[in-house]
Amino acid sequence: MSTIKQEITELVKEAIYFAANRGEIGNVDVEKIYIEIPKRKEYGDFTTNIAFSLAKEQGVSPHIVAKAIVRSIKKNETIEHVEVSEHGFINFFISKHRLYKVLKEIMEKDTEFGGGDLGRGKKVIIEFVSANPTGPLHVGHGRGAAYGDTVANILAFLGYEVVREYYINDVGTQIDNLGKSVKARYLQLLGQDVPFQDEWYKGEYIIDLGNKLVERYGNTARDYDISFFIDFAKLEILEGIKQTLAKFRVYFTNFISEKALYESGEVKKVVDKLDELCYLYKDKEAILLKTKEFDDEKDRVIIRSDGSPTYFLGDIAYHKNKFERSPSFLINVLGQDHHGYVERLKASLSALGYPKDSLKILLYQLVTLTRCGNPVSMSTREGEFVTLDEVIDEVGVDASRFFFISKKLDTHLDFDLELAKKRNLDNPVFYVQYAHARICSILDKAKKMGIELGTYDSVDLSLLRLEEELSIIKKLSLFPDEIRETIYEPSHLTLYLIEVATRFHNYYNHYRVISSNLDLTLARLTLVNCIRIVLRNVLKLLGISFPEKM
RNA sequence: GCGCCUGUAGCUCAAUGGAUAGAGCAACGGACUUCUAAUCCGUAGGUUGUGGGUUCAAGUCCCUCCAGGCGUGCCA
Repeated sequence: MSTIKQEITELVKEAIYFAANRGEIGNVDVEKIYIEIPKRKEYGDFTTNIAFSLAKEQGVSPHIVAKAIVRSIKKNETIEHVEVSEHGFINFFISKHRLYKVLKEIMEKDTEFGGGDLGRGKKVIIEFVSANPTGPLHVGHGRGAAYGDTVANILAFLGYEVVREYYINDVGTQIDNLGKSVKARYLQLLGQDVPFQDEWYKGEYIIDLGNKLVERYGNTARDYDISFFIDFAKLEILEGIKQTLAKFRVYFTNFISEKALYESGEVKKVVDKLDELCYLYKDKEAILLKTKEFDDEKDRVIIRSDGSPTYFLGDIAYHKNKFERSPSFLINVLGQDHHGYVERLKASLSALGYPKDSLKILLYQLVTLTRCGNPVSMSTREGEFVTLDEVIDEVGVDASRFFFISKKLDTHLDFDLELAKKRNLDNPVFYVQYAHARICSILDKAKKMGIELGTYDSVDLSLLRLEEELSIIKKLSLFPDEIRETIYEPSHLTLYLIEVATRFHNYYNHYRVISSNLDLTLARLTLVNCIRIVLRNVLKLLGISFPEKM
């Protein structure tokens, strides 16, 4: 079932086609049609500026073109009225009858309303968070987690087969430093005087790990190899990360270990393959990949002069691994601080023969944490940071997730701990949840009074004639369009939620749903129930709870 | 130096190149004998960082400059 917006788009396309056939306007590319919601209600429910672009191409006035198009529009039950503005906009007014059908669709589809089969038969592997297991997650990771999880939810809702993946960088310099840091702390706790190097991890959690080792092994581990400490620390930290993610309602299908890619020989295979393709060369004992041939600004080292591989090499192998699982496309959610890395990664995949555009990289701008406007530091290595865990405990999962998602990806996000705890429209999650709870309360009261929600056919929806009621239905009807248009920018969904909630709260304060007029009560109960369904469906996608009582 | 992102009301943010740039917060004034006042209604608040350009139309696209963030490793 198509949405009203889709119907109108089709009608306009047809009309242009007919008008062109009759020679009233020239031939045009009908794919360019864009239907939008006008800012002012006197301009109708939907509008299009298509006449302007056509007029330009054909040297006629927009008004004349618009008139010609309108003459060719097939009248049907959806459209109450079409008019051409003096400038040349074509404005559509939707019939009440069609709006009532929206309510029917919402009731029938319920939890599925807004979803669809856009992605049927398509598989997507989405990688997000992928924080190094060298310390707990911090606030910045929270944005990637909330965003990646939401996008994954949306894609799944639209019918894609979604694989959620976390890539663990568990080899290399940083992880070695982690092992050394933990060993040093452990030995210090045993009373040894061990120097602590500057590039090591200084966080409190390293000492905690040292303490755990003392508890578990006493002093028997003091001569163990560094790899023992690496494995121990890695597992402990990773376990902590998984717990934080679970608390944040973020789950992964797979955790892929970089180390495992080495052990399975996949990394070596990639090197051989690249060598075979003649994209490798030696420079001062180091081995470089000719990424420059694929639009990178220079070639990149994949194996250092000392024979150790770079992180980049593991990543190439990992992406090859992903492609070999035959996805329709890949998504990587990365912090903006990794953007310098995008070109070389894409270049390496081109070298392997994978199409460049089958990897979609979504960069989010960095997060700064503040309290009452004062910055809070966030360096993992220096150990001065607030963990995501602490933030969740302080402000709650719902408020945190909403906050992370509510800003556009490419804007810097200032996460203010005090602001996130406020319970007003500065922090709209409660506002939206409150609307949901209020509706549940109404439905509950009706039920206790013995009034059951009727089916579509048994309720006289034509009693919903108020401007406010019709405006709400129009807004609800846009949800399926909204979600398809903003898959990768879910901040729009938070705005949508607020708009729906605002309309509801306003309505609630001016009119009573349950009254002595049973028919009207049934009609209004149907309306608020549909609002509830839409609010719930969106909140679910955002990983936010929808309480029945507050 | 070069590259990416951002700059809109006092604050946080909206506005696929469209019609008179919108919300909330804060401020001020109102609304609970009613289905939840975590709500609602009203008032006030703007040279869209700067200067040019593109066009029927620019907050939006292009260029200059200013300010902030990030990147530019044989770090990850």
